[in-house]
Amino acid sequence: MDVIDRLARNLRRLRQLKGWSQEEFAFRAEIHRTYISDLERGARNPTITVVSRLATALQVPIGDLLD
Amino acid sequence: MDVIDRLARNLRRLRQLKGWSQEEFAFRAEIHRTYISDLERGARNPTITVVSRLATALQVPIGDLLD
DNA sequence: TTGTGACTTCAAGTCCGTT
DNA sequence: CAACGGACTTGAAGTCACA
Repeated sequence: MDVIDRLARNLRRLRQLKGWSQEEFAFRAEIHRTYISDLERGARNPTITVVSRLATALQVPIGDLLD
Repeated sequence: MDVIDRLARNLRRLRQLKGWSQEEFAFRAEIHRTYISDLERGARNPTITVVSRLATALQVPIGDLLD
């Protein structure tokens, strides 16, 4: 499993753990809702600045999303 | 300090720890020589697939480069 | 509430070189 | 050996309408 799929699974898992919809997550991370959808399906290859915003919104270290 | 600067410092530190030139690092990570130079100077915002290749070459978890 | 195709803008990433 | 510039191609960022 590559890093894009690991990110996808971690995002969905951690978001649901918070009880957030994709829309609420998107708002908190300041990222478009449909982009979150793409990321959770492993359909994008984001830059580290995007991943950093996601990690901040989820309140986890970046490594928790990618390792 | 943002994630790009943290990556820059970690890359240079870990590469030098291995005793590699930028060119040798580039070869091992299958990334262009000039791009490594850019990354170590914090001048680029790489995708996670690139960071993954860098981490693999350095034999460290991705989190060690970004957290 | 989420998935998806389509789209534009701009940066990621490569390759040539010189300092 | 590393910094840096210019020119280039590819692909990410960001958004929308609609299923």
